[in-house]
Amino acid sequence: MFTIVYTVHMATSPAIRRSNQSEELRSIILDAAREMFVEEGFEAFSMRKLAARVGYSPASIYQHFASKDALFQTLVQGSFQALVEVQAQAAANVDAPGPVAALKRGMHSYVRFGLDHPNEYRLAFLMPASGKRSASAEAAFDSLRRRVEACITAGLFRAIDAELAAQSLWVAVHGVTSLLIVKPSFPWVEKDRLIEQVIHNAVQGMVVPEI
Amino acid sequence: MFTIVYTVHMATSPAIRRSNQSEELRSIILDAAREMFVEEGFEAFSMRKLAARVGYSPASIYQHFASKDALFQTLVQGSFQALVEVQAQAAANVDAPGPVAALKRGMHSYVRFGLDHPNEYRLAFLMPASGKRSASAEAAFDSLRRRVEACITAGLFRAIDAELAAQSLWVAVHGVTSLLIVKPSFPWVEKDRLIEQVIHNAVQGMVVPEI
Amino acid sequence: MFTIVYTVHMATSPAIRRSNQSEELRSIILDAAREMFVEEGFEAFSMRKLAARVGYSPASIYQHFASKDALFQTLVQGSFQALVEVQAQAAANVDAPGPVAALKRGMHSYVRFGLDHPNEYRLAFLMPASGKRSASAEAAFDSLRRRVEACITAGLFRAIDAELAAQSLWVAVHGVTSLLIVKPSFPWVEKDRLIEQVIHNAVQGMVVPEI
Amino acid sequence: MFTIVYTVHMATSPAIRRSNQSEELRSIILDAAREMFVEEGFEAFSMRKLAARVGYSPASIYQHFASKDALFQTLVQGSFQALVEVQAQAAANVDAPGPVAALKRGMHSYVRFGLDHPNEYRLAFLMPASGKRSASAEAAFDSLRRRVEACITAGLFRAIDAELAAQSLWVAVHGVTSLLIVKPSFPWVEKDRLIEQVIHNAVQGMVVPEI
DNA sequence: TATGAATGAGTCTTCATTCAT
DNA sequence: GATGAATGAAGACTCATTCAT
Repeated sequence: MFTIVYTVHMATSPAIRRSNQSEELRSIILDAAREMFVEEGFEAFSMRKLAARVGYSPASIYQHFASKDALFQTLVQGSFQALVEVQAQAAANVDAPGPVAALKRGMHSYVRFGLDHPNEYRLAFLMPASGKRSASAEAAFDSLRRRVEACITAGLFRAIDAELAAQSLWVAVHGVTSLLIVKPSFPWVEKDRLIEQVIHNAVQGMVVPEI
Repeated sequence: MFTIVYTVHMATSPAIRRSNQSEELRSIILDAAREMFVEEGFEAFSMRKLAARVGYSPASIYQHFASKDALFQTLVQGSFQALVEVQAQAAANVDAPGPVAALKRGMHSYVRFGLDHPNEYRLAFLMPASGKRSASAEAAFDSLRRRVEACITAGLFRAIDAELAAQSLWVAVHGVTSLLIVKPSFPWVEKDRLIEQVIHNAVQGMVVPEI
Repeated sequence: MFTIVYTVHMATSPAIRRSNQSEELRSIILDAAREMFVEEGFEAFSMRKLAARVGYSPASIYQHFASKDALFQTLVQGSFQALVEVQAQAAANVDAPGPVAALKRGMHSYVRFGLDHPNEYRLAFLMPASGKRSASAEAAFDSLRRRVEACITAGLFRAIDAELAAQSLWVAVHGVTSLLIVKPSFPWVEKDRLIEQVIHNAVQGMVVPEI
Repeated sequence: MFTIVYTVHMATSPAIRRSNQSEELRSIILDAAREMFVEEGFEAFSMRKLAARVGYSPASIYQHFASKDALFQTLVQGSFQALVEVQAQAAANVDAPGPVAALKRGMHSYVRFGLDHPNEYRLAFLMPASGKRSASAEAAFDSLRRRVEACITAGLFRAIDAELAAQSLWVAVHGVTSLLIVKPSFPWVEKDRLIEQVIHNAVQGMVVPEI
């Protein structure tokens, strides 16, 4: 068992703040925007409502974000970042018996993150805006790739193309996560069993057959 | 090798048409709407633009579809229907060496459909409106389940829960399909290899280990 | 005690019908329109909904009524006509002890008609369209005037201007009727007492003081 | 003789205005809206036309009134308020020989207000939206009731139910006012005579008969 | 006689955004 | 740094009406 700590404000620059106040409003805006998505969904979002929610004027938002799109991008980056963090934490957790188990645990944490933060996951992986290439998006995938490489190095995975392997695993976890999010009313079997099965299948396809 | 014939207007009533002039406009509207999604995405869609595109007044659209939502639903239903058709055709194709091969072929046709009609797939499986339960949505999944059952019956799959197996396969094909659609600019490995790998892994996880 | 019979289709020409069918639809339309007002009020009325209600196409309405306004006028005329009828019936009722009692009874029937058919009364006396002069509107007032004249002739009313007297009575009954209709949620005293009082006051103001 | 001063913007909060620029537009909008009703009637009113009239964009209207309905309510309240004011002023005028004369004068001022501001009166007493109970609506009636009570206290009116008496007077003045407004083209006798007669009758019905 | 098809004009309303203060 | 005021553009949708058939 392990706990995922999801820290929200990754996106704010790590540099020393000159003006705390200004950065603070920026944070408040981002928080509120994220909450609006989480609570009311994408369609209900608007700059006006956001402004009303944070108690500032619409014009004030524009002093911190050039446009709705820019705010949006920041939000998406934040979601990727959060996903990266989650996976990093899962990796740091060292009580796993080996690289394959570590990989699986990372995959589980990925799915759990998505199910726990469906609107963030939507933001990051299901919406048009998420289509643009971004460093963070690929960072979210990198951790997976590194673990796959570890498995190959350890001789536990077949020495196929590491990239192919990693992508096929990513695609699998994304499959469960997104479908469970988008079709909540489908008569799914017990979710944990489904997730376990999917991850198991995806990983098992890569392991060196024991002779 | 087989060809996928994607017939668009399944949804129109089978009754004899008195005036196909009217049905024609209906078709034109649906086609145009579909194209608008394809070309400009969901956000850019509006009844007004749609009307302009088909060269009719906005009011004319409303003679064929009671509301934006209704038009939308018709479109989504059509997409599911199309997917069901595609799978039915893949099944009808009988030159497969056995149930597992048939299953795999069905899965390939699913992915291909999605990649060939990305916006229809989006409509059906990635958008909020697609979250509602619908007969057609589940029909699209049924063909997959039936094939899985065939494999179990034939003793080729482990006798685990057929529903679990089918869902885990669905989730896998959805994973590739959707991620390839949503992240077209990601540096994917060669797509066919990835697809093949994902399907292979998912299916292999179910087969009875050969002794 | 007496019963008010409110006959609806006064407006259709009394001439022999050449085509029953055509006149029939005209009647159906008028009935439906009247009902729409009665049930849903003025704001909710539209030619389209009317057409839907009678089961014909909107265009069909226009073969019987040149425009919404024309239909409207016909409706208003009908309401006046109905009011005239009601008063005629009250007059025909001969068990009254004299012209003043007959007058009062007519006034009561006027108020009752309004309260029983609030939307018709609205149509006739409260809406902009009702402002235009019309023979029927004045006919509705004529019966009142004739009774007042009867009272003067009988020496029961002061020999003031009959027109002034009649108008002041009309204005009184209209006052109760319309205010009760328009302000249904006002904390009125018991309605019958109020009506009785108003009519009593208005009439009493005209009678020759007994010495 | 006395003059009725009709002050329009009673409804604006008595708090000190920081920027009267904003309040000014609000006033301009209300004035224009009132005029639109006056000149073109209720049916012709629209937020768009209103915006065009005041020379601002439709969106600007919405910065001052949340909706058409809200604007409407404000207008109606204003009309009631104005009526209350008018009656208060008539009361303040002290050259009347007694409570009955004061009452009559109040009634005259009521009628005059209606005839001088027909569309405001319409707004307040003839339109569907005016049907809702409202404090102001009842305040407009209260002054009448107080005067009636004064007459009863002074032993000049029969000691009947004061509420009934007041309502029957209200109903009478409303009757003249509204019918003169709604049927301007009816061949009325000289208006002042009619008004005088109606008020006289209504009041006379209440007075203690002199022995 | 009845209507299917079509529309121009209009409805209320919300939006992202700007800019002078 | 914050905002009140303002807006152009667009949103979905409804309406009364016409006209060829």
